[in-house]
Amino acid sequence: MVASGRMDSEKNGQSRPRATLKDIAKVVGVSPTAVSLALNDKGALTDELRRRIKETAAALDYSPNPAARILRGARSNAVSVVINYFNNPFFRHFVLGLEEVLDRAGVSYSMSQTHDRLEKERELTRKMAEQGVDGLIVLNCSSEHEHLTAVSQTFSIPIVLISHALEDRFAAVQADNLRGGRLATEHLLSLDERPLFHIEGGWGKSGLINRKLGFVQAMRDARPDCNAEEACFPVEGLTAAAGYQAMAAIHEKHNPPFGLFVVNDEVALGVLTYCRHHGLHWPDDVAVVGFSDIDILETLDIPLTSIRIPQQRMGEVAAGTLLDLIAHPENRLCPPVLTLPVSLVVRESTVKQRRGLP
Amino acid sequence: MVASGRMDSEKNGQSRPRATLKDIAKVVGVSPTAVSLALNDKGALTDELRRRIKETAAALDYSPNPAARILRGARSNAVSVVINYFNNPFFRHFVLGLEEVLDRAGVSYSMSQTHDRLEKERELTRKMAEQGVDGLIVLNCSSEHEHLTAVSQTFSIPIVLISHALEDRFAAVQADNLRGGRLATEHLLSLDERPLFHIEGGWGKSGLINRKLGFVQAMRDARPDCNAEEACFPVEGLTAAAGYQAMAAIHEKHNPPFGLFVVNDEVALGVLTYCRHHGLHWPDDVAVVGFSDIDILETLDIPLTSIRIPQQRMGEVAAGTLLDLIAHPENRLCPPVLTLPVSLVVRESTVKQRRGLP
DNA sequence: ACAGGTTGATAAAACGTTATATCAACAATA
DNA sequence: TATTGTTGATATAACGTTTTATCAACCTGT
Repeated sequence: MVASGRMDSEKNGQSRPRATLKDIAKVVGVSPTAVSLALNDKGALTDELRRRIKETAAALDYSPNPAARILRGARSNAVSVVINYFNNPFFRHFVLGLEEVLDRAGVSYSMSQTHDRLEKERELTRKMAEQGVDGLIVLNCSSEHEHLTAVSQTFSIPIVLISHALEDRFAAVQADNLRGGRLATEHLLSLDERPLFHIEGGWGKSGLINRKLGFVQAMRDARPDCNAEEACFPVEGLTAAAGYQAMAAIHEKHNPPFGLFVVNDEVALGVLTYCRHHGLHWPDDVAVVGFSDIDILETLDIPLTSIRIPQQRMGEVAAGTLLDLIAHPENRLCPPVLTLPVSLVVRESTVKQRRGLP
Repeated sequence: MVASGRMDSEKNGQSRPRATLKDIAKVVGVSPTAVSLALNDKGALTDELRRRIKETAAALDYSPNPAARILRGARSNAVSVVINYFNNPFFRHFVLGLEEVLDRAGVSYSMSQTHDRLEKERELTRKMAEQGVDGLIVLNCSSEHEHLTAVSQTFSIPIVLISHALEDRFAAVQADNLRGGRLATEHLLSLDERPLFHIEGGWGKSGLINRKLGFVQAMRDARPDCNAEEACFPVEGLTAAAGYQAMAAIHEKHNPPFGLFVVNDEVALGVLTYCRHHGLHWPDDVAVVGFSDIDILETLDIPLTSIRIPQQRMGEVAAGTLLDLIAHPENRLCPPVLTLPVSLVVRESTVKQRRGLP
C-alpha cells in the first residue's frame, strides 16, 4: 500500500517531538535565522530559498513554539473571558459574536467562571494574565476594581468590561438599560390604567440600577402623583425561585389587575410560575415584562414580553474594542464606554395574541 | 497618610514590568540560581537565606513566568476543555465537578466550543495543544479520531473523552446509556399495556445508540411479539423543534394512548409542547420519558420523567483521570473507559402526582 | 598536614524563538 | 585599484527559568 510508511510511523506511537527551527535548518542546510526570516516573510532571502524552507517546514508539520515567542515578548494571540456563571443565558449569544470577531483575527480565547465570588475573580484574572494573554474580557464583574487595575497595570494588558461599566477606568460595553426600563414601563403604561410595580434587583450593579431608574422616570412622567419608589420591590437574587417569592409578597398586598416590570427574565419566569400556580391569568390579571429576552423563552414557547438586548452585537463590539486596545496601547488612556440600543419584544404576557395553528 | 506611597505608585500608572528571578537576586545580593532553588524548596541553602529570598520575592510580588518554565519543559498546569456547544445543558454541572478537582490540583482550565463542526474540533484541539496545555478533555466529540490521535502523539498529551467513547484508543467517561434506556423503557412498560415508541437520535454517536439499544432490549424481553425496531422514529437533530416534528409524525400514524421514550430532554420538551398545542394530556394520553434530567426542568417546573446522569460526578472523574494520565504517562498505554450509573426520576409526564400547594 | 567528604553557594548551559549586529560576496563608483 | 553600497546569509544575544556541573570552604579522620 502506498500509505504504509505513514501508517507505520503512526502505529509505533513513538513520534518524535515537535520540529523546531533548528530541525528545519538542518534539513535545508541553512541557519535557524534564515528559517525564522523565511517563515515570517522578513529579511532578504532568495525566493528560491524561502520556498524551499517553507516547503520543508510544512513537510515537518512545523508550528512555532508559543512559549518561546511569548518569552521573546511576542503577543500570545490569546485573550481570556471571565464570566460570573457559564449558564448565564446572556452568555450564549454573546460568545457567538465574540468568537466570530476573534476567529477572524486569529486570536483564541479561553473562559472561566467566578461563581460571582470576588476572590475567584481576583484569582482568575491574575492567573490568566500570568499565563500571558493579551487582554481580558470580564462579564458581570464585581463592583470592585482594584484588582482589575492592578492586573491591567502589572501585565500591561487592556480589560474590557461587559454589562457593568466601572467608573470610566476601563473600556466597557453595555446595553442601554435606562432606555430599556423606560421602554418596558411605557409599554405597560400604554395597556390601560392598572397600577404598576417593579421587581428590582439593584444592589450596586449599575445595569440593574439603571433599569429601575428607567421605570421610575417613566412613571414620574406619566403618573406624577404616584410614588414610583414605593412601587419597587426587591428580589433576593436573580433566580426564578426568588421571583416566585417576590411575586408572592406583591400578591399579598395588592389585588390584580396590575402590571409588573421585572428586573430580568429568570426572575420573571418565577413570576409566571406563581401565576400558574395561583390561577392568575396574563395579561388580564397580571401583565409582565421581563428583561434580556433570553432564548429559552422561544425554545420553551413561553410568551413573556421582554426587552431584547443585542447580545451577539455586544460580543462583537467587546472583542473589537479589546483587539483595538491590544494593537494600539495609546488608546488605553481613554477607554471607550459603549452603550448599545435595546428593543421591546411584545408577547402574550402583556398583549393577547392570536396564535396561528401549525 | 500612611498609604500615600502606595497610592502614588498606583497613580502614576507606569508600574514597571514584572519582577524576575534576577531582580530578586540583585536585591538580596545573591545568584539567580539561589533564588530559584529557594522558591522551589530544592538544593541546599541556609534556612536564613531561604527565608530572606522568599520574603523579598513576596515583597516584589513575584510570580514565575510560565512561558519560561514551559520552554524548559515544565508542565503548564493548564488543561483545555473542548465542547460542542457551551449551552449544552449537560455542561453546567459537568464543569462544576471538573472545576472542583482541577482547582484542588492547582490546574487551570480554558474552554472552547466546536459548534459540532469537525473542522473546528481539529483546529481547536491542535491550537490548544500548541499553546502548551498538559491535557485535553473533549465533550461530545465527533466520531473521527485521527486528529485526536495526531494531537495526542505530536504533543505527548493525554486526552479524555466525555459521553462518547471511541474505540478504546482514549480514556473516556460516559453514562450508562444502555441501562438508562432499559430503565426508561421498563418504567413505561410498568405503567400499563399501551404501545411504546422511541424517538431515537442515533447517527453514529455511541451514547445515543446505546439508549436505543436499551429500549430494544427491554421491549424484546417484555413484549417479544412486538418488533421494537419498528417502534423507533428518528429525529432531525437534538432540538425541541425537531422533537415537535417527530411527535407530529408519530401522532399522524398512531392514536393515543401510547408511551414515548425520547432520546433526550430537549427533544422531549418539543414533544410536550406538541401535546399542549394539540390537547393531548399526560400521562393519560401520552406518557413521556426523557434522558439527562437537565436542570431547566426543575427551574421551569416542567414535570418530565427522565433518566438522571451524574453530570457533576462525570466532571470529577474526567478531571481525575486526566490528572492521573498527565502525572503517570505510562498509564496512557491502556486508557481507562469509565461508565457511571444512571437513575430514573419519575415526574408527572408518566405518573400523576399530587402537588402540595405552597 | 593531607586525602576524602560534606555543605552552601554559583556559573554555565539549555529550552525555541527573534532582533541586532556582523559578515562575505559582489556591483557600482571614483 | 581602492571606496562605497547592496544583497543574501549567518553569528550572537536575549527573553526567564531550571538543571548540571563546578567550586570554594569547611569539616573529618588518619
